[in-house]
Amino acid sequence: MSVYCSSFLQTLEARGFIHQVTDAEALDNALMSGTCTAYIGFDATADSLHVGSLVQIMMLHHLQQAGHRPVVLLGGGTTKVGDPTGKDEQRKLLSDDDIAQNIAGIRKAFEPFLTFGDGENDAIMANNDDWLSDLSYVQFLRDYGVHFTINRMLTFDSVKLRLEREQPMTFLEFNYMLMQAYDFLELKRRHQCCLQLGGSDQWGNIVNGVELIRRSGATTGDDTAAFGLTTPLLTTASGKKMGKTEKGAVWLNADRFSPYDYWQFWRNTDDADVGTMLRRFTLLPITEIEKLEQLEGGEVNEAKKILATETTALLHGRKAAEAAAETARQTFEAGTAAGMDLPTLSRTPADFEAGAALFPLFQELGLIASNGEGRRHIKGNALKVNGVPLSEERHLTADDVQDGAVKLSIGKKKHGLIKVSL
RNA sequence: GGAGAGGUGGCCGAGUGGUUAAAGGCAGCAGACUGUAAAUCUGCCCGCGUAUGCGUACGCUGGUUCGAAUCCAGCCCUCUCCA
Repeated sequence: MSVYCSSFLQTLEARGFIHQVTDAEALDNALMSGTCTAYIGFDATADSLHVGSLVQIMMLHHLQQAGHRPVVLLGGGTTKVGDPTGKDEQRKLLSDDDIAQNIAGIRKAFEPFLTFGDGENDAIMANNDDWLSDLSYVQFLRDYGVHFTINRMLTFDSVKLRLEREQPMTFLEFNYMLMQAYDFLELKRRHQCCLQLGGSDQWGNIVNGVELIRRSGATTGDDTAAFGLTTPLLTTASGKKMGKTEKGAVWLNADRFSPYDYWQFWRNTDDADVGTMLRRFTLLPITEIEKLEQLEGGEVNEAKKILATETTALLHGRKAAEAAAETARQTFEAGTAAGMDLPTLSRTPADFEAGAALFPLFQELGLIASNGEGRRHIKGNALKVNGVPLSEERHLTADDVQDGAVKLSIGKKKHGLIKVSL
């Protein structure tokens, strides 16, 4: 089914990563003829990446597996400018300290997926602050500004949408695309990087880089081979943007989003998305994925469990993934409360003698935010003690302790444990 | 600098003196149904709260009024056209 010869593009194609390519044939040839270097840029707007970035990370992983060299470009410099793509308002400007801290957090997310080092196809981490911050304004404009026309810049969606909606766009943001284009050129010079990957919303920015390399090379005589490839926007079958849950974003760092929650996130994938997700976010062989996709009715749940365990294992390790799977099995299927990965509090039997107030415990477990919210949930029949819905606010007593623990739940999916021991 | 339009809750968007914590939609949370799915129906959805209770809120600051998101003044910001 694939028309590609290189194993990298074949893999991407088979797993649904390809949306647009600038010059597929030439890129395919380049990938066939030796080790290529490719990069993806990541914003430093938060101290952890979330699943939205996982497509890109997986792509770098496949790149390295195919024998090429991935470059992770952290946007220390560009984050100071702020990518206007898809934004109606200017982003808050972050301080240098914030950005440095964010970068430190983001780095961690790549370690499970890529091998870093000095070898031929070892991954590299770069920070565009290294070259952007020292640019001289006039020199930059003379060298690179001449390759951009306002006429063309105004046609890019990131700019056009803002103007159409009559929202302000500052000159600072307007320059973002020059920065990103320049990044590509700089990586080309430093690391012979010839391919930029990204989400479909980055198409405009990527094409700008390809063109800058071409135009700049035409005057300097440098090699001008440069390609761009984008992935389809990650949406669920119902068209929603993926990566948000009731708790907000699904973060990759364990300290912001536990392996158990991460497992649950994947476990709750829509039926219709299971195949797509397996292809993109696990390394299972395609033939096996095709088998899993065939499952119907309630059996899809088996595929979802595999999806959850595989994705969690990639990020947090096999052990954590299996622990999460086991916790889920016990809480959901066996109905017991022994799972290790649930949020847990420790109490002594003495705490229950006089009766322990319930809402503070729910709060401490992170299940509710206030007493008022707790009462509203009682009206909605959502709060449970050991799986039994509460009909009214009451205190916990020693009678509630079963097998040394009390299980508190809100809804069917969110649970917490109070362990009772001396 | 001039003329006009505008700034409402996470977002979109009504509201032009009291019955407005502010219609409606989206997003979110919970319940029912199920398969820890989707769709559908129901409830919740500024914070606290048992509450017909308190606090905070319609760009900012003052004013008019018994009472202001709504009227007035000044300021800030955005958009469009003109210079």
